[in-house]
Amino acid sequence: MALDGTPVRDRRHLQTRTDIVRVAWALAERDGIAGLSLREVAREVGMRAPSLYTYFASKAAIYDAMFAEGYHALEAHFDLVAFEPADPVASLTASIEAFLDFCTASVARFQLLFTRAVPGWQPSPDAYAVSVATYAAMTARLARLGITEPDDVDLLTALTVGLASQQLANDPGGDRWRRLSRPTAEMYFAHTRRR
Amino acid sequence: MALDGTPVRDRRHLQTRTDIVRVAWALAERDGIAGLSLREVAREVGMRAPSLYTYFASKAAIYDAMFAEGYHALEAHFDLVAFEPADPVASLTASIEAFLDFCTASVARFQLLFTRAVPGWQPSPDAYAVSVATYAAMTARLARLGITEPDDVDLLTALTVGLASQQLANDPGGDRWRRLSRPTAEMYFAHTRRR
DNA sequence: GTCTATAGACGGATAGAC
DNA sequence: GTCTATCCGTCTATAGAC
Repeated sequence: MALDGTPVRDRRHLQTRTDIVRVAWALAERDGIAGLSLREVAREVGMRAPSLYTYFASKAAIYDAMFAEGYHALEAHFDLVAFEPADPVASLTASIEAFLDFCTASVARFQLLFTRAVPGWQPSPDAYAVSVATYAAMTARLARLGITEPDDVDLLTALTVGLASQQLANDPGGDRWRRLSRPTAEMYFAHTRRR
Repeated sequence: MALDGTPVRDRRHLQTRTDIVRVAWALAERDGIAGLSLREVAREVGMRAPSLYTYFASKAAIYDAMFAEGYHALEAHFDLVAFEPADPVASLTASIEAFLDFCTASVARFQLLFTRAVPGWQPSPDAYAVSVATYAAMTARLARLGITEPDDVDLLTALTVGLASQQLANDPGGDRWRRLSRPTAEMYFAHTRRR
């Protein structure tokens, strides 16, 4: 037993799972999220394809692990954003910029988390629950800015996903849409205060 | 020769090309745009896979034809929108709704035209030119509403693509984001008149 | 213009030896 | 836990007969 009470065997098992997911992200980035190949993942990890099934029950289970990890990373990314209810437009601008940075950092992750780019796959209930929790954390933050209308929240998710989608599809590596973060925040905030 | 001066042979050739593209859309809708299989296209058309190469030089050429057709369809779809410069918010609302209807009518088409869902493929220069022409027609319409700032146009494309993306990914078949068309148009139009 | 045959890959997943 | 061997497919594309 290790100091934290975790048997060495289990820690190694978890470490290998982590390695597999890390390699999967790298290959998905290169070949597209839908083009992920278990044979290649195994080769990069240093094993043969059948051995992956010791760690994951199926390819879908690997996608589930990536999906959950992606949403955990998004929540952690948002936690770093300077958030001051006293200056909602600045807070929104920073949040939008943070979201765009998160998306442009990995096209594959954007596709997996926010689009239906993998034919035949959808997150398992457990993986989906992670995305719901992240969404809840986000709405809690927005509530601190006085944004509580569900329609307003939906509009903001559309705005941010749209900026990210256009940035990735039409100006990868550039900032043609990213630099619209502040005007977008101003437009959106004014809208939420319309009544 | 037919009445229009087109040799019968060429007309049949063009008709077969059209049939192939039509079948390709149907299969892409079922299997995802990236999951398109030439074998299945050929089977549905009533021929063997190698015979497709009489009509298209490659799979990429089929994607090009679909891409160009998709943008032509989008332009035709916009031409039907009631557009009255005297009522810009109504015109914008109708345009956004028309765009969302166009996107929800075919997930595969949305993916091909507005995302990078096909690993390794990008439109040929000829196909891309069609999308540029459609974009030009759209900006000309917006100019009639007094919307001329490039940044404002980029913001509108992000808004509409974002609404469509969220609608397709999180509420397929519903109207959770589509019904935000009017508030979105109001928000956006107010923004363009901010100075 | 269509076919068969085939090249030359690739895919996810399982059985069973060690 | 890892392997080899294999199942049973999949794919785009080409060669050459008819």
